[in-house]
Amino acid sequence: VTHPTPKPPRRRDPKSTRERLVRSALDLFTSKGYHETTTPQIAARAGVAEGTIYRHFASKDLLLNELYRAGVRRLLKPVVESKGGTRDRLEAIAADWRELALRDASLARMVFDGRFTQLLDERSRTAWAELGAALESMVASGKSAGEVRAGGAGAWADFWVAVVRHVVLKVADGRWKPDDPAVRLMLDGVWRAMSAAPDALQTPANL
Amino acid sequence: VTHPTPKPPRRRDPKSTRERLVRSALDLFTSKGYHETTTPQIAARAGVAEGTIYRHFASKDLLLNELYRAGVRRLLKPVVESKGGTRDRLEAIAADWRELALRDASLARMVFDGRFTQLLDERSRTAWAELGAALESMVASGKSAGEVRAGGAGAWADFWVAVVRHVVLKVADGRWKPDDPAVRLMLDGVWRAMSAAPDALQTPANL
Amino acid sequence: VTHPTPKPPRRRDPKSTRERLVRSALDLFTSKGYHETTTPQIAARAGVAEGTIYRHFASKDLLLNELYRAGVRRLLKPVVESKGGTRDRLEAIAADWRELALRDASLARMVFDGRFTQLLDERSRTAWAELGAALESMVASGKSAGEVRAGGAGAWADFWVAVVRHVVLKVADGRWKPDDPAVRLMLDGVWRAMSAAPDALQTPANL
Amino acid sequence: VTHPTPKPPRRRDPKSTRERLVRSALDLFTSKGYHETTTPQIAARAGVAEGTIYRHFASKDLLLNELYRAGVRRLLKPVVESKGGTRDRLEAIAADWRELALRDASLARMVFDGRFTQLLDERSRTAWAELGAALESMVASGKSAGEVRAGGAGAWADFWVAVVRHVVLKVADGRWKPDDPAVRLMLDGVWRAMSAAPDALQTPANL
DNA sequence: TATGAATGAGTTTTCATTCAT
DNA sequence: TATGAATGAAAACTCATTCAT
Repeated sequence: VTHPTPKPPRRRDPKSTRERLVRSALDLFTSKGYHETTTPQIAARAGVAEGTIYRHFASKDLLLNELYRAGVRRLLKPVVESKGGTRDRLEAIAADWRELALRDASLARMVFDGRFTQLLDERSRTAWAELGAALESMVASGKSAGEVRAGGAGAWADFWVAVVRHVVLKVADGRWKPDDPAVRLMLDGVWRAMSAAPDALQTPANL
Repeated sequence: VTHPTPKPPRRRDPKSTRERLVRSALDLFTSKGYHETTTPQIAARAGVAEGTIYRHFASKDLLLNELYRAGVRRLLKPVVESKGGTRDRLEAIAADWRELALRDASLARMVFDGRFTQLLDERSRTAWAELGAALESMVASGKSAGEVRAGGAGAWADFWVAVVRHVVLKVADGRWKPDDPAVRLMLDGVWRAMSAAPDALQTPANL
Repeated sequence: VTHPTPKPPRRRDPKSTRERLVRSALDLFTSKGYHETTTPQIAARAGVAEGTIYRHFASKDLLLNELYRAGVRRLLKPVVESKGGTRDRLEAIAADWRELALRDASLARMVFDGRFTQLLDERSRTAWAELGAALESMVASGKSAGEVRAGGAGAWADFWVAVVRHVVLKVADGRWKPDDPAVRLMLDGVWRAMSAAPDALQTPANL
Repeated sequence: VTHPTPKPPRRRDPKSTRERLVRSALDLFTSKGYHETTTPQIAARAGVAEGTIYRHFASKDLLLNELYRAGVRRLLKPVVESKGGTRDRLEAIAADWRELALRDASLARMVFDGRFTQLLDERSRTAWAELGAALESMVASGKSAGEVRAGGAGAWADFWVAVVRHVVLKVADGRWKPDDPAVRLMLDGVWRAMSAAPDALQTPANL
């Protein structure tokens, strides 16, 4: 265990160092993949030394999980904040998520890509489950209000997420604009499928 | 330098060796992940020596790609063979895929999991694109026949795949039976969304 | 995780590879210390590649423990095999250990140096404890036979080991010959201390 | 580049800081080992920042050596101060060391453990050699006075130290009380071995 | 065709030390 | 004197791939 005289540290705002690492890792993980990204690459892109990663994150694995949970927390925001009828709320959430996918494609991919699922720890899985539960309870109250068709609220929530996930990833990849006709087609399609109204064609209130 | 007597090769049907390697790798890749699976593990589960893998596949990477393309080929079968109206064909394909997910969960996951996308080579990506194109052209002819609602045929095909993918993965994970109410809910939901008919509730002919 | 084409393996008798690693690690650990010895050094001295270590030992730590236990097993031999009165047996053991220290200084140091104690796992500690127990039971029977003075058999065994340890390390370091007068002085000294006989000066039967 | 306001140094008696570092390092080195102890751990236990260590000690290595030499100096005290016949002096020294082992187990271990030998610099080795020389000259004068049996004075000193080392480490580990029967057994044993008197059973004057 | 010991570049992680504040 | 974020060389360990048998 030899320790040569180390180069003196470049001083920097410590908050910024962490943020740079987060951004660097998020971009690399979501573009190249977790295993394809090495810690030297993360450090280089953040403009810090490799060892600096470990002053902020206990391991590469925990770094991934922190990124993931931050993503889930971000997705939860519009779910909690949205108000009104079920369709309005779902539209608001989808709009928020699409905008997120546009502004921060990496964050959107981190949560929706499914490539990371297996690498997640217990806390991260719980965080994702809580997001799912929030959506399910929203759909459940929509059912009570007679807005959503019969069937398990969980299944309808799943259904909605499966489609919106597809939309978000397309937007994050830059292959669809947030207002692409295909986006509208899909969101209207999901609602038509879920809606209790025989004719669900009318535009939602907040569009 | 002394040379230990090398173990003689265990005699086996050579075709069977390859198949065992395929099965072993498929199961391991889809359960643990590509990077989490080592070549010694693949060999051990197949009951062969490590070096034997390289008699049958040029590299671990190419092994993955062969598995993937075999999966895509398998998925293409019911698309090519199905006959009748668009809804009937979609139902037949979904039924076939669900059954596949039940019988060979690994194969279903290999194609749908999305975890492997990044590791695929050109040929594999093309194979997947061809499956998408076949589905799209099917939906396109459905549109010409007035069965499918206005909108891009590609978008409707995407929509359908996004939902069926969800169903197939649930079945492959054993969390849903192929005839689970949630499965019916989702498949009916997709059709209700796509169908040109104002009331798309009638049961498809082949159910 | 990139894997460049590896150099082809040099074929060697596998038994010899392990033995070379054992010898290399034993010599390095006991001369430089465990932490001061790196895995590249062990491999280089054994004339193999670094990764080869890990085909034979799960970790550097386990390698150390295997060396240690092999040493303890070696020490136990004369304890089990020696016959006769207590003094004769102790002399035979000390003679065997001194000869071992001369022929295989590294092995002797591995067990007696005390530098490794803290790095040992449960099994290794048990192995050492068993050696101690064997010596203690030998002294205990010497006490029953009236050969050894009153006092705890464990304490007398400890006493004997403390002194013989010193002798063995001196011999292993090449600072004392096995028949150095200082060696005789110490061994006679221990016996004089332990012996129940008022005058314990007589030479033991087997010298 | 922004600079966060640096925490002002906690005001403390500067002497106390050094002492706290010494105590912290001594305890950690002797309980966990040198390599197993990190500089952040030493600093944390001393209640100071990592960098502060280097205001007081040039390196971790030099810190160890200072601790060691302080220990040797402490051991030398009773050797220098003891008066009377050889046996009385040896008893006094052993008593002092046992008491030290009880009050400051870490210091006792630092000198006797043997785990640190290899990490010592020239000055430290010299310091230890001087302690040995002092003991040897004491035994030599005992020989001249006819109190100690024939044989090299160095060898008898070695013999005595080998046994007392064992006792001191047992006491430091809390496994033996300073007045444990085993302690008495060993110390009487050493003297019986070394003593020129045919019957060395009489209690020493100072007990 | 089958074997499996050997390879070594590459990976993650550690930690004594520095210096702007 | 004290701080503590940053450094980066070096450590242990991994594993896809080769080839003499």
